[in-house]
Amino acid sequence: MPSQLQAEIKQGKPFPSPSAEAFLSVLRTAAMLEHHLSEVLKPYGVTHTQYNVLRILRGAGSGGLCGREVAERLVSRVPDISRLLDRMEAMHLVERERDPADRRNVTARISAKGLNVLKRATPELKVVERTRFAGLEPERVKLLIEALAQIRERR
Amino acid sequence: MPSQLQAEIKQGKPFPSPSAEAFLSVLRTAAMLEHHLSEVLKPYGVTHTQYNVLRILRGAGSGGLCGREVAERLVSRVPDISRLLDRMEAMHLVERERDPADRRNVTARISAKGLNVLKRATPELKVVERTRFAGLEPERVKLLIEALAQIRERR
DNA sequence: TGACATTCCGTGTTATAACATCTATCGTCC
DNA sequence: GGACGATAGATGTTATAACACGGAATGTCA
Repeated sequence: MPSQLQAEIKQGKPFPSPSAEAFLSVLRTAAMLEHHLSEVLKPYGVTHTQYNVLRILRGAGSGGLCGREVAERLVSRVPDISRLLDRMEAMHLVERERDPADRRNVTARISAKGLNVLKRATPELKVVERTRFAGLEPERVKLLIEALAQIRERR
Repeated sequence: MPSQLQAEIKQGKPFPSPSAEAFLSVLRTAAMLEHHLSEVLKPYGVTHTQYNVLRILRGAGSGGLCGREVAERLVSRVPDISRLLDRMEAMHLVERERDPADRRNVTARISAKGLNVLKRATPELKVVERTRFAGLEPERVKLLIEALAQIRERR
């Protein structure tokens, strides 16, 4: 029986190895989740990267974080954090201020508008999470998390 | 004990639910794998999307595929298949020809140069796959594939 | 056969990603 | 305190993604 993924991408031949299939499975699943996420966030006018930044800055509290620190905490590496924050500042989602103590740093903080976006979007995103993982037993979710962590460790 | 992912993205608070952690785990793992893939492909002058197209077209054989069919088979949805193939044609990785039977379709086929890229890059990519999944027992890989398939089914 | 919807591509436009390079600021060491 | 390297951002540039729209070819049905 051909695998589900094989059918999804209309691939004629079976995968040469379980690793090859697992590799593509991770990529395809992430692409679907990101797309789903983007759809949900669209009405709020933010991309999933921007949403991620908002969550990071909310977590940082009133102290805020400098650009480098935000970049470190992002799910996927973004080399161009300056302009990402530029855009978010132009949208009034964040506020920035040059750190008086170390003038190389620019501290970013989430704005009231940014907090509002998070507040409105979060319940809907929780539904997405719950829906996606509803079919999996808790033990399977735990195994999934562990397996993915192992994959990230290797290089 | 804080989870590994929590430490990776320097998140202060623990995840509110296993689903939330699993969700981000998939996204982060895929981002790392894609980045790794891009690094390996860079010397060959192709992006991972282009590499994906080459594999699809090789799988299609001499009959080739029209743009829509290529798009359907891609791991992640690409709305702009025309220009993706434009670029690959300009790089002489693929050849295109309007289908005489149905002149709406443009059939794309992999070129000798495209085949050559695949031939040279594939062994290195197999090493990446094997390395990443080497720490996982076969049974765990199987469970991972199944879990991801279940996540993709739900919406 | 002629209106009409549908399919598949191409194109215009904007936003973002990716990469390299440049500038300002700071720490260190003599 | 001045040279030096290191760090954080900013900026220029190119390539690509994302979205919307338009046009050609085809199928359908009266």
